[in-house]
Amino acid sequence: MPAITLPDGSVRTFDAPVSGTTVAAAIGPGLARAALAMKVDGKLVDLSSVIEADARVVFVTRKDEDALEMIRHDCAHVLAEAVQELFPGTQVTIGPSIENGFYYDFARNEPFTTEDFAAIEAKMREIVGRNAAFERSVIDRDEGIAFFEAKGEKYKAELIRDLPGTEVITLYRQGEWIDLCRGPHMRSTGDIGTAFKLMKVAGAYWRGDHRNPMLSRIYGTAWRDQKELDAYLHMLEEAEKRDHRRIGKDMGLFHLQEEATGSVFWHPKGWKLYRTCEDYMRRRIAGDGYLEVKTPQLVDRVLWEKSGHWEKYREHMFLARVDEEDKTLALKPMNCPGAVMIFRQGIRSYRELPLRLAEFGACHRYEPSGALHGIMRVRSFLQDDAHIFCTEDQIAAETVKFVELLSSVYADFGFPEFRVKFADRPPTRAGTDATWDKAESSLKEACVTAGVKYELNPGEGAFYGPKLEFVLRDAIGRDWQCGTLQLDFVLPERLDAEYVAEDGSRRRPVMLHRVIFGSMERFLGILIEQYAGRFPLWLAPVQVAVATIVSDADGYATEVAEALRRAGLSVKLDLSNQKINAKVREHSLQHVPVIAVVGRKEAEQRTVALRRLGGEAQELVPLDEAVARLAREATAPDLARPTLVQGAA
RNA sequence: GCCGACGUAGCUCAGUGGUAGAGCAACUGAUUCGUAAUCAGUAGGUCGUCAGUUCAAUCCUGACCGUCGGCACCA
Repeated sequence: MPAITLPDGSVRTFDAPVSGTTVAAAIGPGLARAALAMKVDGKLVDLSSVIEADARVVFVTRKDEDALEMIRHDCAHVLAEAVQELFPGTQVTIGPSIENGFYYDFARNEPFTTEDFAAIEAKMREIVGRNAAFERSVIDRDEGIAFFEAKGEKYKAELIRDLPGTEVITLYRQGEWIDLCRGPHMRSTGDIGTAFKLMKVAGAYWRGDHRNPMLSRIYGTAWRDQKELDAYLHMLEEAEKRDHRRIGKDMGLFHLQEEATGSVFWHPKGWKLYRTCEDYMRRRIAGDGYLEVKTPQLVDRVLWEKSGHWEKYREHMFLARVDEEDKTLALKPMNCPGAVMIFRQGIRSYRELPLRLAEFGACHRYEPSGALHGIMRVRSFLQDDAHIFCTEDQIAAETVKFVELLSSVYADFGFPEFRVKFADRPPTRAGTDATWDKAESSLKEACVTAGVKYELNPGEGAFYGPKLEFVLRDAIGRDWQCGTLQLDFVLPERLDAEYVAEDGSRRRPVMLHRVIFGSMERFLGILIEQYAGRFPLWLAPVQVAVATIVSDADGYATEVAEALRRAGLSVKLDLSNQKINAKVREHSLQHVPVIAVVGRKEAEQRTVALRRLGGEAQELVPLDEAVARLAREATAPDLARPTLVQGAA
């Protein structure tokens, strides 16, 4: 006698166990048509599931977020059926729903290409049109294995073999096609609708392990209706326009070329942006008590052997040999050993701790060719690195201080939101389990103190310690780790760093590795995409374009440009023999934030006509006032903030 | 590194087994025109690199390099 409680609080009682389909029909024909699945006591299940006992039931219709995920999952099944109909002999593996869509991994001798898409999509539409019901059935473990092996589906058989013995093994049938699946699904293939599209093909390792065979993955996107699909596709197009590689080229910020794979050639405008960010960071860390140092680029392998990098990361290091000397040097892949070498000079006292040694350190890492991506992932980059040597007692306070600094920096660059991940001990690591226990718990406590909310990223810590990862998102939704804070009890031990404690004993300091931008290259890539090249005035590589209307104004325009430059602004003087329309267009396309137009009238009145990027309005301003105002507006946000001292005065 | 696609002028792209074109940009000249493209002319490419097939290769084949989309990797 199940009593079913609906979201509005009403209760319906049935004489015997009932399916969701029956319940929906009992409530009304509208719901019967709209219900795709249901949540029974919060658990999403097939509409045809039978409710045995009292339960709270929520019906899922097309409007619900859960429906979207089911559309995508069902769509993956239809994709698999279509592929197997069209390409007999192809084995199916797994096909989940993902953000914005779904994929399915197939095992086939010949990988798919985008040229196959038209036929596959047509077949998918045909299958959706058949509107075959999704039918769930439970199968015995051994039968299931035998069933899939008989069909030549060895991947599916392997999946069942690896399921825990307690797991109920379910199959879903749609028409003649059957897949191993946990479910749930909607009522029938027709519920998917037609707002789907195959997007790309890719290789992917079976079970995500590079030692396994490579499968052919087909990605698709699926939505509730055509309007949503169109909006998504349009969003992707827009996002492509923000791509830092596109903007970097169009604005002349940087380039990459074959002879220096993975290294950036920064052009004047790009380098201006780079330096603006670097200068900003120098001020911020100086304000937080960091001392800047610089350590050698080329270091003997002996040091890397001591630090443990040689053993674990040699294949990622660029080596340098000199014929005259029997030595192997390595370009530093990171700055930490250098920082420890500085710490080790002389005898350190507990009174010096925490000692915050910062370095804008150029690092080189031989990244796998397939990992390279524009300026986001390169082989030569600059870290805004720092190493904080402190006592265990100081970890929490330093973490809090760091998170505050990082949050403030990200906010200044237009990233008020960011994600934090806590990465704990990796499979290959240095240090004892006891050390790791201590390090992980210290960092977690520090997070509590700092009020940092994180998600767990298991097994992704550095080899010497756990880390916090601060993640920013690019234009197309890809996540990139930028900032990080890493707790390290290992390197001080390996490289023998110590200080004299209050009681005269020698102690090991704890080392905190931390970056905020992470890599300048990556951060700038994200920054470019964040603003789509339309930087706020303080960041813009060219801040003002002074453009003349007639050549009679050339002299005055030159004067204007000089005045602005004296005020510290980056100015492009455009005396070219073009119409003002063309000049406005050109500088607008270059995303120059302010165009100062100068004609006869301005020259006579000693004014400028200011036009802001993206606006059409012009503002006639006396030259002196324009210079003062723009200089003030172009002040970096950290310098524009009143300091405590000024506030007190 | 693995799977797939791609590589033609500075940029965006077209094209063909008989050694290449367009638009924009560049350069020259004319134009001095008040807020998103003034007109005309000129110049510019061993078609990613190296082999092979062919009477003949930018086009076909192979290797390599690079780029792109994923996967794996990311100290």
